Amino acid sequence: MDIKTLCLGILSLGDATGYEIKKMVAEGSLSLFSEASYGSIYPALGKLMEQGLVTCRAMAQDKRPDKKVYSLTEAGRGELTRSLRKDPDPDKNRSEFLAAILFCESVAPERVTTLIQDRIVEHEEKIVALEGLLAGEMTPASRFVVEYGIATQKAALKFLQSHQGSLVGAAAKSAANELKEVDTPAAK
Amino acid sequence: MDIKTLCLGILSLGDATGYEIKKMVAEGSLSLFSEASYGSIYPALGKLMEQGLVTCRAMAQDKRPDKKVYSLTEAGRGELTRSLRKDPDPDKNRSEFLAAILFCESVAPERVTTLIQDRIVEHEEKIVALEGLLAGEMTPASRFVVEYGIATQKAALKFLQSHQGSLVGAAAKSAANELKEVDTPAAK
DNA sequence: CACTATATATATCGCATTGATACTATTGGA
DNA sequence: TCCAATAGTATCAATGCGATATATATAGTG
Repeated sequence: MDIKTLCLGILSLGDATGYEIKKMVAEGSLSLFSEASYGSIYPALGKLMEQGLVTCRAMAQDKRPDKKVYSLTEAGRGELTRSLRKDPDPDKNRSEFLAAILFCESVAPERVTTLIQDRIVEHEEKIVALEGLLAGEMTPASRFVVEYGIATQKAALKFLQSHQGSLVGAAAKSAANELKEVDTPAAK
Repeated sequence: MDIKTLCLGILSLGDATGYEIKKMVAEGSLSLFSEASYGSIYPALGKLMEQGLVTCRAMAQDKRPDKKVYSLTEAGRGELTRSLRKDPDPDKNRSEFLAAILFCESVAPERVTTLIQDRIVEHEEKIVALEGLLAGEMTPASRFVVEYGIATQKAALKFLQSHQGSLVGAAAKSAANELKEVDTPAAK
């Protein structure tokens, strides 16, 4: 899904400024599955204006620069519906944490331990934050997405808690083997 | 993590060609947390050569274009270790499925049903594929990553199985409300 | 048998997107 | 008092994606 379609979707939930769109993808339920920078949002809104898929009204503000509030047009709603009719592409997940784990032969064994422990804390904090979201007012769809996020976060947390020992043990063993090889190079 | 660092990491697991690197990020355990196109891999390998972080030997092949097998240098290993010393950035997840769910007011209610049911099948297939990976030979780190993937996939699957009804019910209700409003516009 | 798809392999190009930064102004906390 | 955070719009270099080109071999299918 390109940023233009993402903006159409967000505006289908209510009018918003570029700044607010950025906030929504950085926090809230949208952050669970999307991301966008100012460098893509503002040009996207510009193009959507040209295509007549959104309208914009400038709101003068006291001691602040003008706000540009964007709204979805009927044509925009139609375009969004058309986009969502296509089968969704598979998810794309990027994780520097998992990369560090997979490449752990190139890091110190004790580093792996802290890596996993830090990650456990992050998961715990993320779960608390998501559960906090549930306390506020939400649409059924938004609740569904947040609860989905909580479910996967909890699964990851549980996995790390129950498997952290196994990997650290293996890493230590691997390090021991390497030392052995250095000690007796002929053994290889 | 940029593509250059990703290439260093992959080469730390063993020598590879650009084509093989692409295959690894498209399938296998690496596909769980990374992605890269030819348009980024080949330029990355070129830059790493210039920086002396990898070496390359051309292997002539029978009736095939030459293979360029890349290897990590000691400087490359050092650079990788240095990169992994930094705290990993938080995960980035993109999901057109979750987007479609959140924007479901713009799609037909029965579409939501098929969307979720298709997704359930995808999760089931993904789990089988990952469990198939576990049958082969694996490093402890690779096993850890794949089992992590299985755990989160199963959690997502379970969530969808137990919550699919709730959202469809809400969508139908929402559609009913809209119809009511159309029938009696003054009611709003 | 012809035809199409898939696999092996390198490489480039246009376009979308990121991440950083610039600019301005208010509010709140150390 | 000074710094950080919040509220806004906006641009730009560098990065990376997706599609495509080029070659050849093999395997499956009507």
